[in-house]
Amino acid sequence: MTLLEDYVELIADLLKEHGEARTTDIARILGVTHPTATKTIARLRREGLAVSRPYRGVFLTEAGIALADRVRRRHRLVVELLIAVGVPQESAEADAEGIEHHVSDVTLSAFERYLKKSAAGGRSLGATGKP
Amino acid sequence: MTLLEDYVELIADLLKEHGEARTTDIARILGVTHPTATKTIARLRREGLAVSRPYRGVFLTEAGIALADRVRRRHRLVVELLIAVGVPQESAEADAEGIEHHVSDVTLSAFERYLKKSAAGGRSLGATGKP
DNA sequence: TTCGAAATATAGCCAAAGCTACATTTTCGT
DNA sequence: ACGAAAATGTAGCTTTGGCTATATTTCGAA
Repeated sequence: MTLLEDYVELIADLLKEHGEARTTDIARILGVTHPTATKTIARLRREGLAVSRPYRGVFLTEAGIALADRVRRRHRLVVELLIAVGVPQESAEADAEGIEHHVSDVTLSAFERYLKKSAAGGRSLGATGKP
Repeated sequence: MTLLEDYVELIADLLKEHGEARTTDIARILGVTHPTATKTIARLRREGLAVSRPYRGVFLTEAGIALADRVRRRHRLVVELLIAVGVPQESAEADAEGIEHHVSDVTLSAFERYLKKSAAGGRSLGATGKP
């Protein structure tokens, strides 16, 4: 189940890296068929997060860009937190995709504090690089 | 969006505490209307996780009980992990409800290891009781 | 330049999870 | 014992997120 947030995040990435976000690429990367992507993009438009013209790719509105930024930051923090407590990178990346949508602001702040402390001097816990 | 796993977990709780699991209670606790609960219970039956007779409550099959155990354990670990990294208990409980369904076995094992280490001697990180 | 392949769109289907409205069965109080 | 209230069930609608099949548009290569 792929959520609007994932689409927005991916579209932002594609726009930054390639200057355009094409329906087919979005579908392929998210692992859905292109009609599914098309339908969701229509919903993004309806909700004021993106604009698109037929056969001309997708672009984000201000609201879409703002959402993408928030989502990306949250995603990054979740992955880092998971790695910091010892989750293998691969699992961290994979699980974060599902987890991130359920992390509240309060929890996110806690993650941030933890990572800061952890970076500062917490050497006895989590992933140390040594088994 | 309430998943099968949540129903199974709740039904197990109700059965343990009250000896019965009634549709109305399930609906009320999960915050959905009773037709929604009824429909999901039908799905539990279809998938071999529960049995029920009209007007006579719901019971879990062996498979249902096994699932409930796994879900409960995972839920507990997720809450404990969140608290261990400094998430306030209330947020931990609330967010765990959504997060737990996306935690893989690998990640869960990592949580377990972290909590063990943390309990053993990791005193410098996470919730210490002191701000 | 034009034609075929690739990209995109559209139509229509499905299941899940939610709802309201209505029907039926139990249960409980008098 | 009976009738009303509570519990449960059923019907049918909605949205979301999938799908396949089919139509259309764009684009690149001959």
